[in-house]
Amino acid sequence: MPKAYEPGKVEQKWYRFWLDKGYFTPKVDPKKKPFVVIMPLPNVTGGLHMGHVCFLTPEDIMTRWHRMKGEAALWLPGIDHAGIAAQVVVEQQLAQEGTDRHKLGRERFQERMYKWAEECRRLITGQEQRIGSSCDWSREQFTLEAGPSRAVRTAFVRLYDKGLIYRGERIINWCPRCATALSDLETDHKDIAGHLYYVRYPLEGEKEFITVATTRPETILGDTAVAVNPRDKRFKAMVGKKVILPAVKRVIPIIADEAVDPEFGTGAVKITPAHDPVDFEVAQRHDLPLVNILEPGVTMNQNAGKYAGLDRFDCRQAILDDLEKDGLLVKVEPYSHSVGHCMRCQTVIEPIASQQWFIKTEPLAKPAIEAITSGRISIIPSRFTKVYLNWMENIRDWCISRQLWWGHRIPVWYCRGCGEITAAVDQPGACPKCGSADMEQDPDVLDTWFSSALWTHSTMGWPDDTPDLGYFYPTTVMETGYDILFFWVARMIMMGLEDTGDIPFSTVYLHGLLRDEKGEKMSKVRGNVLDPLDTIDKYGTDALRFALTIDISPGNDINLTPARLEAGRNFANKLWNAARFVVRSIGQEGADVRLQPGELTLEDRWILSRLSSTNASVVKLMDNFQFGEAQRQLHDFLWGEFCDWYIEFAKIRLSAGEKPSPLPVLVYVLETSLRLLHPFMPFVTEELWQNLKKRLPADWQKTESIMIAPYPEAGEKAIDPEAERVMGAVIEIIHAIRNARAEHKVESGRWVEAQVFASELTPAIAAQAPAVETLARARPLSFLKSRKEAPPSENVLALVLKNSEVIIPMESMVDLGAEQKRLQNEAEKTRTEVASLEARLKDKAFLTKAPPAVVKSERDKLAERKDKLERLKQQLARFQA
RNA sequence: GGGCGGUUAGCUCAGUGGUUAGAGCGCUUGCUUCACACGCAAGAGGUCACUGGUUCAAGUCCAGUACCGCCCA
Repeated sequence: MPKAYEPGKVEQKWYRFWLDKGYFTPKVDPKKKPFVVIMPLPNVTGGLHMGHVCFLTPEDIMTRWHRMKGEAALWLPGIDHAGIAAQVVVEQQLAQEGTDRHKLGRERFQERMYKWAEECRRLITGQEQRIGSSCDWSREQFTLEAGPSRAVRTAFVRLYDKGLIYRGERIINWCPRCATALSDLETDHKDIAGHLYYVRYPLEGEKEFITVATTRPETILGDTAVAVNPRDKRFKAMVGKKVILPAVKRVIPIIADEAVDPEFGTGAVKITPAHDPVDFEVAQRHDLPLVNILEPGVTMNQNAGKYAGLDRFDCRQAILDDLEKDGLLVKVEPYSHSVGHCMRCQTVIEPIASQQWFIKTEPLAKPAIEAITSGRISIIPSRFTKVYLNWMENIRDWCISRQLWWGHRIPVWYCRGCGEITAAVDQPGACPKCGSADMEQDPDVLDTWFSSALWTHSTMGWPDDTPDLGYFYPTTVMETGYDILFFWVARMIMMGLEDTGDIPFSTVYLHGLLRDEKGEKMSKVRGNVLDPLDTIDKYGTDALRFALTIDISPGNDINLTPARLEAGRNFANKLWNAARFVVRSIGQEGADVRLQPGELTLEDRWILSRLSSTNASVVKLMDNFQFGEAQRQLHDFLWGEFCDWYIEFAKIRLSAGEKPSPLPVLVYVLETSLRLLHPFMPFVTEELWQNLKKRLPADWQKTESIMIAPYPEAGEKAIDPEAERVMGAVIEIIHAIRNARAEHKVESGRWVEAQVFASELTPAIAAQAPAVETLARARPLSFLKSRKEAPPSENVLALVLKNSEVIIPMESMVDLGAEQKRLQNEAEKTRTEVASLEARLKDKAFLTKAPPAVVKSERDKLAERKDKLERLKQQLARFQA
């Protein structure tokens, strides 16, 4: 075995091995409990970034853990066509080539998209494999493939037939660059420092004006009314009159509507129903006409009169110039307001009244709310429950049509003969109404999230009643980032319930978002993404997974720094070397490494007890999705207890050739630990486990891989409080002697003499003399039968410990003043503790209300502290002489 | 405007009512100790943001305040 762990040399080998053995593919087996995670779909917009590793890691941990527990563990991977996001990427490529999709035409553009998607898919799959993802590639799906596509059409038609999908003219968010409608969720609102323009509208046939305030003066061209609040006394007389719209001289009414905020601007507002959602609703109530003034590319259309053909922002300036000239611009104030931007390309969106397809969400939201409030689905961390419910309870209809060329074509056909609209899963041969074959499919595609919403069941074969659907649905855990709680999780719950009548998963686990060193969210737009493969090349996959797991808690953001990655790499290497030590100790022949329960020394019983506690705790933590804490405990056990103490003790026994040999325990603890750790760090554990296995007796050889070995179960039997107590005292003695040596600058090679008194523990501790001697470099080491045996000499160091005392004759090395001060400080500290414990134990409330075990432990503690204080006083008394 | 989160060692963060609040990194000191310098040993470093409350017991639960961040409108 090499001196250091070299992840690059083993990772791909083991991944290939697992894959070839088919471990990732579970079988439908009614005797087994299924465990199912559906992977959040990476987009075909390029390769993976570190954000993806944030979900791959916990999902792999869960899947590997459940697989080792003997469950039929399915982790189902998928790839998303990512409609608008992917189309933007390819359009940028085309632009660089000096062409665009229109020049290419729809068909050739789609070919190009498919080619690009295929490239991304290969890239992404390769990356997921490098991360060690144990997902079932045989079930991998792409959203545009036949199965999921049919599910999309089926779901659409079912909703259409139930009247839950409708086509209508509504205000939608229009991205001029993408030339498509967007849903509300795809619009980012940003506060923009703009202006509030106060514009006079002359009253028809009068010399008076009414002044309105607007942030978008170009929309004057689309005004069809001026509105005031009905309770606003200032405008009472004006309601019902007419005004002449500046710039286009159209005559429009002044109306009264509750939606108007009297505090805003002058209290009178312009109503532009085709370009503002609130105005649209006002217009509906008052039966006002819609005047659309924009072309899809957001230049002004013929309704803009002389401004037709101008860009929206040029038009704004032109109108302002004209208003100024006509004396109608009263004043301009700086004004900060919220402006919608396209989430994908950051272009300022325009609200436009447009004919689009919508899902009526309220009937779907109802059961989705019930699924959460009833507890059938739980969200971790639970605080997101409120966020979910708040969104669901205020849900608005979902605009699902997109004017894109990349995605699921809307399964609706229009008859050119009679105008009949037909929604169908398969292309209809003829119009069901008039029989005409002259039918045209809707040119638009569906929002990508529509197909994602079906992902939990469309991947399993729905709408067919397949064995997979019957066995693996509902899935177990939906693990994803909290940023797509609405986009994806909420909609999956709605559509899962709608399509299958059952919840899509029982637990939602939300991880935090990755931040860079400045605390900013990592995103391609910001350009601060880390390439996971670069990181893996540098530190190893297990190190990366470690860094993204340890000290992470659900829902809280993650700060990934090189220091964390180094810690992961170092831990993998530490483990490597511990195993290297064990393997080397076994030797080539292969010693008998079977555990002999009858032949255990104190430290054996101690480490087995510690292993058992750690095991129990780790399992409990995993059950509660506390992966970070579970990994931390494994790390601390392996490094701080197994390596720092057990291996050090074992070295002494091995070099002395003592019986019983520590080898069986070394092997047992290491092997069990590797299995405990495997879900977190799959590669190094497999490599070490295989290495260890070769040197073990025949009955170990049946299991081919740690991946399919059983996850360790903690046994109560191994818990040994007595061994932990004695070892605790031994470790404390070693610590104390080492500390004294360092404080007093004893050369590291030099042996010091020491005497130990530990009252009733003395015999047990004395049995550990060789270890104490070696590890503390204390020789000769003697054990006193009573405290009185301690030499009265002043020239000794007396270390007063929890259950014991250590006396070190230090001859000329001791600074007596400093030693006295040290003892005084310690006595003071102990006195404070005694006082607080005594107070607590005098408190009747504590004695009656605290659990007996707590009271007992406080009593024990007090006795121990009092004893220690007494002993410190005795030591201090020596200085009085 | 409504909601949520954070505030713990120099930095980044764990800590799911019960010992003397932890880790990694950084810092100080000493080590080529035959698994590991990606290491070993010893140490320094804390008013758990602030105020009040609940409790036998609060970093942890409740209320409020301040600052930082996020989501929704």
